[in-house]
Amino acid sequence: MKRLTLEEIGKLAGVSRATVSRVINDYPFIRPEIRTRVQEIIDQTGFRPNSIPRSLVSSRSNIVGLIIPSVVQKVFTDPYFASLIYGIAQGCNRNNLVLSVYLFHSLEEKHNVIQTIVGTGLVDGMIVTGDNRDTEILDVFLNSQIPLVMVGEPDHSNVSFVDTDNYGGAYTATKYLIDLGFQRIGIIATEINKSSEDRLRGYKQALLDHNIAVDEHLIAWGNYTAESGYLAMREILPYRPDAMFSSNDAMALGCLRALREANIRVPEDMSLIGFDDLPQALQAEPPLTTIQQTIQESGCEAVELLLRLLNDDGPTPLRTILPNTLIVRGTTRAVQSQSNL
Amino acid sequence: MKRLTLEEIGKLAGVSRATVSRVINDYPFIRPEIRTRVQEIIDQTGFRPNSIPRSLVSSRSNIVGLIIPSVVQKVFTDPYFASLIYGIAQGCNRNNLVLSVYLFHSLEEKHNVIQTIVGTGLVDGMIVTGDNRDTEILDVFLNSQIPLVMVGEPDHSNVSFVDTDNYGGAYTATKYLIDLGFQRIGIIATEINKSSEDRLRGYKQALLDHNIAVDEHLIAWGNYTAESGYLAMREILPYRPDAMFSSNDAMALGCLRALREANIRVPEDMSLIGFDDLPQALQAEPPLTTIQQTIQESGCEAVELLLRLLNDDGPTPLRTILPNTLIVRGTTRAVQSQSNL
DNA sequence: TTGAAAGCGCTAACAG
DNA sequence: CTGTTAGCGCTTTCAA
Repeated sequence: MKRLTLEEIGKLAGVSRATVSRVINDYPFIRPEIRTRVQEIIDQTGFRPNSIPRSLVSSRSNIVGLIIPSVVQKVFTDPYFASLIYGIAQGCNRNNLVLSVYLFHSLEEKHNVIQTIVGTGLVDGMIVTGDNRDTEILDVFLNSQIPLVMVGEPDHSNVSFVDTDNYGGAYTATKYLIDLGFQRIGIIATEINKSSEDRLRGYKQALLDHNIAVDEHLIAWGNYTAESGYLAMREILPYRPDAMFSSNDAMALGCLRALREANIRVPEDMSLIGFDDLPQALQAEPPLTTIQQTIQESGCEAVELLLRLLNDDGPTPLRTILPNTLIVRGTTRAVQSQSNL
Repeated sequence: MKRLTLEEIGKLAGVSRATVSRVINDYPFIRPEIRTRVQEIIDQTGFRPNSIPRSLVSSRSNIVGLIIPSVVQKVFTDPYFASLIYGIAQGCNRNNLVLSVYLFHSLEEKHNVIQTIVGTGLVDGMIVTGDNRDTEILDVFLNSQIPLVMVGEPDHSNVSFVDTDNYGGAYTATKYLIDLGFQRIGIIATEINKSSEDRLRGYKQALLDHNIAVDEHLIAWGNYTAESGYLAMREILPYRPDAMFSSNDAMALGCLRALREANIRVPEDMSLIGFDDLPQALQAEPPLTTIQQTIQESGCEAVELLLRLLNDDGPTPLRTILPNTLIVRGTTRAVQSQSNL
């Protein structure tokens, strides 16, 4: 049973293919009985118009592309991306869009795939996430006609993006630790992108606002992986922090491991707060206190922004900053008087 | 700068659009100087033919769809899918295919999306993974013209699929435990699909082949999540196994947690083998001995099978069983004579 | 309110 | 070897 066409449906209903097209596209001025008749045939046959010629004539494929340019290791390990894809898929489904995902295994492949994307014009728009400092990707798309939305604020202004309130979240986390009574609060920071800088800024500002000097020894650098968090924690340990804020959960999990190895109990000997609220945060031992980022919602929102870009209403670029909230679990507790030795 | 067309390239090169098309598609009988001239214009302008009309005329979109029908929880937590997508993307890139990913957030959405996929005929073929017993998906695609490849053997015969050697892997793992000197070897099994049944079969056969009776008390059931592994391990503990084979790594991680809570040391008091070799297996405490499945390769191979289906050479259905290997890490060790009390 | 016809950008016969 | 022409299945004028 081969695929039907408008023409054939028209024949079955005794109308022209134009009329069938109108019925499908909810064109208002059709005689009701004709509409009914055509609709019946459509329902009986389960007809759906082929999307390719539709795209050809409308120059809209209804396909949105998603690029995750992170290195292999990250995509494999970081469930952040799983949540994100999930949210983006949701946004697509709601808006009858198809999601095409582009992943690379080498720089050369990245280059080729990007060129193909812009060259063949299959997608209506792109969502890019991961390393927001990938200049090649940004350059190529900004110089193309393809609308772009980033997940995570890029350095480049003039780009539409959605991000969580990085500064605010970090500030909240740090302030919470301060309120718990801690004074030597360390941070596992990253320099990957603007978002991570904002988290560092939030941390510093919270300290400053509470008259705690920023101690560079209590700042260690990671790259968002659990492994890097582990290493960073070990670096910082000699400087005897009494609490830690990790710029993401994956690294916080690494911290937890480093602390376990060093026989430092959490939360008895050290409090720890993460950022993201991955599923793993809940499963950690003990469950991780963290800043809950609505990753899935970010994904949805990215699609919505893209859609607005495509229908170009309003000024561009578009920005959405989503709020986040502190989720208190098992890795934090107030300073105990007897532990002040 | 709007998108160029064949016609315009032709004008620039002083030839017809048909000739340009021929140059692009490597048609052999073109005068070399013409080919060169056209190619120069193409290179200068960076022209790439639009993929939509190409698809229209060739009735090949070069888009392959991927469905991951697992419940929310799984996709979020299980990096198996991340590895798999990564492999599938690799297969697509190699073959100049675009990967479109379909995820669902409700049964209704699943239904709608599936109908849209088959109805609009955008994709050339589908790869389906996750719960291989989803009859709706299988039914719909088997009754459509859309070629289908499953990742993981389905119950339904007559479907092409790629899978790891589940039986063999389980057999190897169990035999290894036996060779280590264990006699009361338990298993965390699942009933999700054929693959999991094969793993159970491999386990049983290894026992039988070494004259160890299968003890139903040492079989507990999970659903591939870490949480279910945790619960299953707790169920089995009273029956005092001395070693465990977990049907996947995620559940093995759950086992590890249950054992830690029960103050059972691994590997001193209990040996444990997983299945998959996820990145987390390496990071576990202690690093997990496991059956290494080349998940990424499975993804690649699924694409290759689909391609063969599309070019319909050879008989159908197509099957690929990929080998796997035991990776010995920190959760297994030989029975110590003094621990035999 | 509907049908006929043009055309989206490309490929593939078919002439020449 | 290359250009002309006819479509792929759909939407959208334009007439009627």
